[in-house]
Amino acid sequence: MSFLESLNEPQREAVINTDGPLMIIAGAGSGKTRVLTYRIAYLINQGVDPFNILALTFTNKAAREMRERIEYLVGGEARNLWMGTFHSIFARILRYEANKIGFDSNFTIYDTDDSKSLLRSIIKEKRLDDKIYKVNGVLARISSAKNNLISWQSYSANTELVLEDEASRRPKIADIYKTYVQRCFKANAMDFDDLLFNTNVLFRDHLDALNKYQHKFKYVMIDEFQDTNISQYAITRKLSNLHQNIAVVGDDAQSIYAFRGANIQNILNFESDYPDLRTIRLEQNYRSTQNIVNAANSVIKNNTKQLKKKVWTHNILGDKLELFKAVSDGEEGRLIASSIFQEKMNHGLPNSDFCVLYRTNSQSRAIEEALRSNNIKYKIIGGLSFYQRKEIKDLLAYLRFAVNPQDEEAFKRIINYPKRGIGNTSVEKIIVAAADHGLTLWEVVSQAQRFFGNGRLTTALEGFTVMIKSFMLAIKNKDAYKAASQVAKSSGIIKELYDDRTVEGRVRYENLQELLNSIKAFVDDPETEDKSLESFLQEVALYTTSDADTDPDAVTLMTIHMSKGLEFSHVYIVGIEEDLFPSQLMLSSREDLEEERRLFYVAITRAKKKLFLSYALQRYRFGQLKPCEPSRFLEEISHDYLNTVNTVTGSRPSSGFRLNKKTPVSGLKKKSNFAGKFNAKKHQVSENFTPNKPEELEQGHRVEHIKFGFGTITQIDNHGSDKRAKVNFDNFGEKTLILSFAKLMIHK
DNA sequence: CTCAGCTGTTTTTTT
DNA sequence: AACAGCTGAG
Repeated sequence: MSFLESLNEPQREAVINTDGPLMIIAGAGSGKTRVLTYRIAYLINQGVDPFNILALTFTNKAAREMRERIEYLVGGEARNLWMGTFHSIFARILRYEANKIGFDSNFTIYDTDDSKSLLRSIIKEKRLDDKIYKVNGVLARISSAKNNLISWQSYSANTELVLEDEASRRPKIADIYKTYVQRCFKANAMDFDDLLFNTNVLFRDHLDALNKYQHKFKYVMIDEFQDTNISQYAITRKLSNLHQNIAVVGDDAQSIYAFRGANIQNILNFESDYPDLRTIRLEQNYRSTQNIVNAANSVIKNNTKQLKKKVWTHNILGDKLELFKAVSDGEEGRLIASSIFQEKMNHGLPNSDFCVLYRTNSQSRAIEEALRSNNIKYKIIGGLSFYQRKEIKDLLAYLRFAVNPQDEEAFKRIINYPKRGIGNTSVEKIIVAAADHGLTLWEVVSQAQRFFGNGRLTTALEGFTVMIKSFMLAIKNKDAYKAASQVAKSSGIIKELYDDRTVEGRVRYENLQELLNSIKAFVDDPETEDKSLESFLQEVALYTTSDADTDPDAVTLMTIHMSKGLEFSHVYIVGIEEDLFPSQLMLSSREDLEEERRLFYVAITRAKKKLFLSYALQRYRFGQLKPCEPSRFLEEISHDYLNTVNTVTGSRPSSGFRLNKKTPVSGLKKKSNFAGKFNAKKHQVSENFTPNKPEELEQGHRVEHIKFGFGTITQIDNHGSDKRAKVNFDNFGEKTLILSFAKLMIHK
């Protein structure tokens, strides 16, 4: 096979040793993906049926890319591979086998929002204090239990866990866990963790099913093995038990998902689970310059828990790393923007060679602003995904509900959207009735008269029922696109958004159209076998990041977590400050600190040619400008590889501020609630101006504000129930005003 | 029932 | 700063 010739010795070993357990320790930049793809291609060339190969990755993107590369090597056969994320592959298996564990095959997958919303209801129903039982905390607790294969039964029987909960004054968590599981079951729904947990249940209780898949998957491969959790590991261990052909690829130094249950012990202990394990180390780095590789090594060597490995490179020495010190986050952005500009000019590089990495998504803002004012194109990877937008989730909820009318979370979302006179009180009634009679919400709603007699509520519910039934019919008889279009139209969502003439309304409307387009694309795609709406929903439930609009010539902005597996010629790591990176939330234990360091290691090793680091002396955090200390990690980089660049000081960032009762505005009455009562004369505003409702204001309007005088609206945004206008005042510069508090007069 | 206004919380990271 | 849930007036 000619493609093997391009590999070095250990790489080639990793490819052709197909039988028996194998662990490939792949250092950063050592060609890990290449080895994995070649290995699969090699297997296929050896006559192994792609149907018998299972390859698990962590992201949809990784799976897609790998599939493309394999297809390039072996052709269309690659399509039949079982390759995907843990979640998508096991969701697929669970669909087939759902009945065995008491679910319907059209079960819904709850995303994190759904899980939280359900927990919120449960906490409320149990009359627990939501200040103590914080949804995030409870969910984290349940999630970690599931990831460690602890059922609610064993949770409540586990003294250690129960004592922990009592210590944190949350003794009812076990109880909530139980109710949560039961409610999901009743809703015919699984959350992300359930997809793994229930697969374990399936294989534990149904040996016939296990047997079937054990025989099917003659070769099992796991990418990013250092990021697997106990639950994932247990599944793959079982699956590969018959043939023992399991190959895991990973790098303990890049394990950065402990917060999500990843267990670095999986990779550290793999040897003891498979006594006749063969281990291959890929240590030659093909990606980065010596300076970058050395700097990365000098950082990671401070960790105590790691496998023995020495990453080295034959590449050139390269430039030293550069460290920028900025006065503020705003200046940090400007420094980076001008550095990118310079590098581009000096070396004639495209935007796509550059990448800015940060610890938290919120840091992107300052960078964005600077890049925008320097006219540098950029794109943000991650953040709020397309599928998390409200308008998208609303339509999907309708579709979900019509497919699985037991879906409680979808029900709550759509029952009164668009408004049809079924408010919170009515919803409560429905929930109570369902609980009292042991019925699902849908069963209650579709027999409204029986439960609520004749009245306004029953009429409204009957209308709702008729509509949903027509959707069910449409879904059964039409393809996904036609069904979804009908739902969007008849449900009134389209009209609702279309009638919203604000800028955001337009965007939402377009997003909805885009969703419909993507359903159409799904239907039209010849590779889609099952064109039903069910099948589309299944795909979509596990989409997270929208890698739809990938501008090929833009600077990439993303969190370090998102960057794993990627590489860029020039990388900027920003915000390397104590409490931010390492994050203050991680500093409670030593292991957490080590994970932060691995994160830093991951960030450094993304760079091929040049690496820039930066920290700010003060930064807006938590709404306030706070002083910052440079991160302890910076000292771990030997000065042999690092240059400190002193920079000029810039101006402080400006911020908007909130006008409310606490910040009285001259000329206004104390009471802030004056919406609709505002009187221009009374407030001595010149007669040329008339007060306007916030929604009548538009970007570009010339306005007057009592305190700041004249200005021009540069931007209008919605923030929760607040509407805010950025106004450039002639005398005061740019201010952000909350329109419900600070009425602006529009010039007529 | 509905909405604007108000209050309190939050920031890690993602399938 | 940004967001989301809650409350009370209409």
